[in-house]
Amino acid sequence: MLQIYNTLTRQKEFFHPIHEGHVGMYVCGPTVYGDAHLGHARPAITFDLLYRYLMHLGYKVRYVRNITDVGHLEHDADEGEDKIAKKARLEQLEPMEVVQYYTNRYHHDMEALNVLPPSIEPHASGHIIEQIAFVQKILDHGYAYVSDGSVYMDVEKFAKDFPYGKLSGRNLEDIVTETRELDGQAEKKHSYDFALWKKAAPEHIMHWPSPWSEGFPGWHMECSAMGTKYLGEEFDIHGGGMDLMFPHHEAEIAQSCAALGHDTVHYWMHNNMITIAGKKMGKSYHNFITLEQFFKGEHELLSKPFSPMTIRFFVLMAHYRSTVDFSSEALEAAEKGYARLQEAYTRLMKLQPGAETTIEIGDLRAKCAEAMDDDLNSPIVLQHLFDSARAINTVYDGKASISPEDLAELRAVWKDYAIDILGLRLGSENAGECGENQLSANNNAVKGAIDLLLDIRLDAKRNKDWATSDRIRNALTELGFKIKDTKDGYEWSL
RNA sequence: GGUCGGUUGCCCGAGUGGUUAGGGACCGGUCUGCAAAACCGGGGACAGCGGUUCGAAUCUGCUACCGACCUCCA
Repeated sequence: MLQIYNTLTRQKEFFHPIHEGHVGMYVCGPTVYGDAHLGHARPAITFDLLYRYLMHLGYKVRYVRNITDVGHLEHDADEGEDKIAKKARLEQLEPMEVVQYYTNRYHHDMEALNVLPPSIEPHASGHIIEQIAFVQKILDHGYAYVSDGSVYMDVEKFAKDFPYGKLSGRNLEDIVTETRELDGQAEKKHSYDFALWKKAAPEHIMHWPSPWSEGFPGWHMECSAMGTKYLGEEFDIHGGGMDLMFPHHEAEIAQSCAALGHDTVHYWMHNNMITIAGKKMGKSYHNFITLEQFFKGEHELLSKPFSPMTIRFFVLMAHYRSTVDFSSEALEAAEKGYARLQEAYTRLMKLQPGAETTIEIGDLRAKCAEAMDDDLNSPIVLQHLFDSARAINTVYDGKASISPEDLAELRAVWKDYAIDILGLRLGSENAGECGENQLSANNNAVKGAIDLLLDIRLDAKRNKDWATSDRIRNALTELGFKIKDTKDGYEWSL
């Protein structure tokens, strides 16, 4: 029985969907004004894991992950200019050109990380009408006010009728004393009121007509409008990074509740941050490393390139609610660990069954399920897979045997948990690295040539011609091949 | 300053009040022409000081240090 940690209650809860057999989940996606960095990979992979596991459990899941392409004001630069607009102006492009460019690149990175596309990926810019309607509802219910063409949430009024701050554990008094001075404060009744609709300044290039002004929706409106549009007034899961808890998700709760009169989300889930030297990796800290830089090894902190699967494995090595500290050293360790798993899988596929099972294999499936049920404990699933890898290697070495039934089950569990749920590309057809069975068809010539060389080496070895044998191995090793001798043959990978 | 969270062995990173987490690195052994891989074995840990308990890394109090949020942020 799946348990997930609900930020609202600060404890693990059994997951009960609203509609039997169906799950609706909404996850805050990227603001497409820059390349995705390691921090973006965290929620993408975390909620991909959840999505995959829910489907494995037999749920029909509607997974909505938005693309933020309007809103999100810059607080410092010139009177709240839109990030997308700013980028567009700097790069002399149409705003939607910027959006399309970075959206494409985001998709490309996500595919590399084997993150499944969501069921619906709505753009904020494509839902202006829904957002205006949502703002109107809040106005109609009296929880917002118009001021100089902008619409603000009347937080004080809302807080009298509904609990405000329950997600982030704040109360209004705290917020009063904490809120700093920002632009546009003069138009607001209180500093903690937030914009639902903002009148566009003349230099602002992205704006739409509305009953109140030519402008654009407030920072948090898109998630309320699009979430409820596609998942209903109440839905199961809302996810995102911990840094969005306040004010973004808190504001979203208030907006939705003000418009609809009741809460929307049953389970709030938040992934923790990726840190670098103990500090959060983020745009504001100027310490982020883009995913492309990881894949290409183009960053001073990276000792070498790291494959997308290494990144995915690295993220899954830690529980999603813990911070993960990035270091090149940690990634190299992850890379080796992943290679070990990959090797074990390749061997599992080659294994020949014996008459009976003479090795302890335990109930791998049950253990993995138990770990996943416990708030998506991927590190424990990996632990069990590593234990299983040891058993596989023992059989592969001929030191134990496994029955046909146990072998079939073991293969099925690896398929289910390693490949389908953890989303690791272990199979030969799509592995991140090339092995002897993993080169594509048009590389058959290369494969043949390597095999030929190694056949020659095998002959040399049989003739105890160690000079030739070592020369071939050393030369191939130099070129990046890994050569492993087996009992009466060889294995190689690139 | 407020709110919340963290502090585990050389590194990364799980964890239940009493039983080996796991991975990487390292050391020793087996196998091998030598390597590599694999397998076996090994050392080492729970920030500090109190409290509860038969027993605490795990519960509780305090201290120290670190971080997140409080402003756009995954």
